[in-house]
Amino acid sequence: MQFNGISDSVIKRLPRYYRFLGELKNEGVTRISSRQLSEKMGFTASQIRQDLNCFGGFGQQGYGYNVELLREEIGKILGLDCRDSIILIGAGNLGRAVAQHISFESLGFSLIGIFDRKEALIGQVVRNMPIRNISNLDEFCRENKPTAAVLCIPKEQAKAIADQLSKLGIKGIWNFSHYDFGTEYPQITVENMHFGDSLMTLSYKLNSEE
Amino acid sequence: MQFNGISDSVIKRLPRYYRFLGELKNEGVTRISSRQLSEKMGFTASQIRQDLNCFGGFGQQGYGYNVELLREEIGKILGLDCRDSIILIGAGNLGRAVAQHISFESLGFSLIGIFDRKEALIGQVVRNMPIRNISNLDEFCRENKPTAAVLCIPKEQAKAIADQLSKLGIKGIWNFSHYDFGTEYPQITVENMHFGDSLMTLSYKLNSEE
DNA sequence: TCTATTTGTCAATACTTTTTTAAATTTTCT
DNA sequence: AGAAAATTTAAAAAAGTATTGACAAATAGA
Repeated sequence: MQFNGISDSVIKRLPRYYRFLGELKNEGVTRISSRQLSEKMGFTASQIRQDLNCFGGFGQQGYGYNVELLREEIGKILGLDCRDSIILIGAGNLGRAVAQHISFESLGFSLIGIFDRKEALIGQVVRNMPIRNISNLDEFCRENKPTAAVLCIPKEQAKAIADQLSKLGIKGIWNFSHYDFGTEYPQITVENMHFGDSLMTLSYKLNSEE
Repeated sequence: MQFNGISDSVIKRLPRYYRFLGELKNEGVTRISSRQLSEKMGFTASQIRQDLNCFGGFGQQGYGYNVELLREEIGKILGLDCRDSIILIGAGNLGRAVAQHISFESLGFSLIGIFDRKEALIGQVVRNMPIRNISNLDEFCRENKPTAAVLCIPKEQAKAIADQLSKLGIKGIWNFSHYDFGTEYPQITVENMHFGDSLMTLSYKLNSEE
């Protein structure tokens, strides 16, 4: 699969580079060669150089890469310097944990609204924000034009909400629901967080060893 | 990457097959051909047949696949009929949400213990279980021999806990921490749930379109 | 029995990663 | 300062994987 001429495999590795470079920076490392990085990360040096060169030449011959500079560049590539506004739908256990746990601001987003349909939750404050009634979603979106939405709702409700979000011009969905998006919304980018799939994968590997 | 002769990409698709077949079963569908399934799932029919044939011939020529039977077979392949015992470490927002939200029992596991080091949390009941003091981890594990552990702790603590778990014979880690496991524990299978990486990927795709 | 369907399987194609080169540039050593 | 060592960029080739296509053989259903 490709996105914008860059293969999906490369894109999936970028956040990892970003994290490692962050750690190196914290450790006070200022420069690193692709070989040193490869030893740390378990990729080949060649792959690292090739990955980075998809986006430009950030290194210097004979020197290597400047840790801080490279980190910033990858941050820019990932769009972390933007602040796409995002809303969260579904303020159950998982939704609230996501709201409180994720540092949206350092990941390129700004969380601007939380919605649920349960009366008991509406008005509760999470992350300095009141949980809003889902019935106000249309109005809120027309006013605030969020770019993306986090979906923490049961799969039965996902289709209806996704239809609504699509009409409201949402561009991206971070999908924690068990709903499987097909190609129904070609203008929406969906990034799945399927807990179940991940745990099943672990189950497979634990039970099929040797 | 391969595991047991089966490529990682195939393994990652199995849970998705399992989910789709579950839905079909609920809808009362009893048989399905690879082509019909391919239209539903957005894979090619050829890929579906090839994936399944890694594990055996579950279909019948001229008929297709029996939905319920195939689902059961994939369940067995994924080890969902086992009940590997698992413990959860870190009962903060995220840890508690995972404990409450995940249906471990239908995913091949049985959650048998929750641990934290914060005094304020110890003793609180989550999912009919008291949160235990992390200082009792060794004793608990020697008695109950859990197969796997969910890690919901800050990355600063991850290394120490992983060392401890490794010595206690843990075989699998479901890693929600930001810690990056390398090859330090060859006998432990790590399955990562890196929220940040996923959200950065979404950010990239939203900001690099057209 | 005959035809349409559909799997299982192998071959072909596409994609990804690694290796190899060569040239350019910087750092380090003498 | 000059030579030797490191290290990147860039491009191409090779090796390794994954996906798709094609078709014989099997089966269902009329």
